[in-house]
Amino acid sequence: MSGLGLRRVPSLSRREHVAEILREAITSGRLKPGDRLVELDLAAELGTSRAPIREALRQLEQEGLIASYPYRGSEVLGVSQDEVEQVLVPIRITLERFAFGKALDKLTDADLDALQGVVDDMLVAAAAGEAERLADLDIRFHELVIARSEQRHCLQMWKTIQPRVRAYFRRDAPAHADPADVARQHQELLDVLRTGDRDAVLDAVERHVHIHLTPPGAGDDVG
Amino acid sequence: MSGLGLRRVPSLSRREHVAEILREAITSGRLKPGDRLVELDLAAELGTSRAPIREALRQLEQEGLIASYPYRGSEVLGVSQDEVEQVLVPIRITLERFAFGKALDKLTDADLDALQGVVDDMLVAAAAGEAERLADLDIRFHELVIARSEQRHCLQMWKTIQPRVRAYFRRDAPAHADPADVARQHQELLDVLRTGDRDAVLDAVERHVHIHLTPPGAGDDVG
DNA sequence: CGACGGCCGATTGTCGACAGTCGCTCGTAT
DNA sequence: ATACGAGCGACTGTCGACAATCGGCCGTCG
Repeated sequence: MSGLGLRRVPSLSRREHVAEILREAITSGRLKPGDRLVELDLAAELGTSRAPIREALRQLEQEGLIASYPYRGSEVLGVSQDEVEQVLVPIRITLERFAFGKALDKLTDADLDALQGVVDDMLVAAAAGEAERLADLDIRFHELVIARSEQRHCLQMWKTIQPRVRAYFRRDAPAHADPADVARQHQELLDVLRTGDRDAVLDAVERHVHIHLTPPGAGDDVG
Repeated sequence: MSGLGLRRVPSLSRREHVAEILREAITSGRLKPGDRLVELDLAAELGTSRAPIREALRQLEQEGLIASYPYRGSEVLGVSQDEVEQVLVPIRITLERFAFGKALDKLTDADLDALQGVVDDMLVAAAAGEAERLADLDIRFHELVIARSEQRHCLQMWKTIQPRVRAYFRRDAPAHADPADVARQHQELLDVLRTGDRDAVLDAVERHVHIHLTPPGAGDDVG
């Protein structure tokens, strides 16, 4: 537990800061499954009292990143392959099919431009081999569309399961996808979005999210 | 905000108590969408300080029952039909298919007996017209199996989405199912569980959860 | 020598108080 | 009469301290 650090950013509550920092520490692997989280230590480390720490821990617990036991503290949890493939990704598909369907009518040209910008950045990141940045852009792309769906619950649930998926791929299933491919697949998805064909979009979303499960060595026979 | 009341039960944390009481108040409709939740009022009402209240509110927020706005408090949220049918129920299906599959190998005779006990109670409750009790037993049946799957995350996510489903059917879609039918469908599901046929179980689970969506007036042409 | 039971440090659960922020009201100027 | 802005009340965000609980240590007893 060193080098976490908390900077003052007035527009965001301490609780949200703490949650973000811990989330990043866990998904990046800096905090590993089994590591204990001691409230007082975290409070000292992040320069706050325990109250925001505790609320952040509750949130991470709901997100499945940690487990808490009464009077016995919290520990970082691992993510199993079964869980990702059979639960988290199918749920992501359910959520995104719904959200993309809802967002379809609401996406403005400005939104589509913004999405194109993200994809362009992905190409740059892919070319530069910046895997972390690529993953961030990946998340931003999906979150942007889901946000436009204006389905508050949907976005919230997506944010709830996404960290675990990210943690899994960052920690336990390293570098399974070709970066250039990731960028290209998002371009294709965006192109389908532009057509406005609802059935085609839902289908593309399903296939797109599913791709995350393709094993490392598999050939890319994308049309 | 009257008559909530908090009793001392030493084995459960205040936070969990508060969450449970508020969850019940919301799903029952005693607290309606749009109602504001003032921490100090709740604390006074429940006889605690604000700390456990706040942590409970964070949890209810994650469950999608309430929304909180920085410095502006929390309010009870409604649940839309779209959300239930296109998001929550499909997610329940995903979770339960996974959990029932995992639980299948682990269910002991004692577990099956316990499930049969629940179903028997459902028949009694159905005959007596006790809808609330029937719904509680319904939840207990599913939760029992999911708990046996020993998939911590799965159980937790189920508990996260279940309150909203319950809130929807209690508040917004009253009495849509024949009580006797509910009991009978659980008996059928349990019978399939007893066979141990994995594919049959997964199929039965999917159909079983889906039934919740059958519109009120629909005929029951179950074989 | 091993099992039992009461202390003790470490850590969480809870509390009451203070600080910060928001929306509204009310006075003021135009 | 209306638009504007300072002041105010209500509430949330945060803090430091106290109480409760857990797990392990250590002495005692069989």
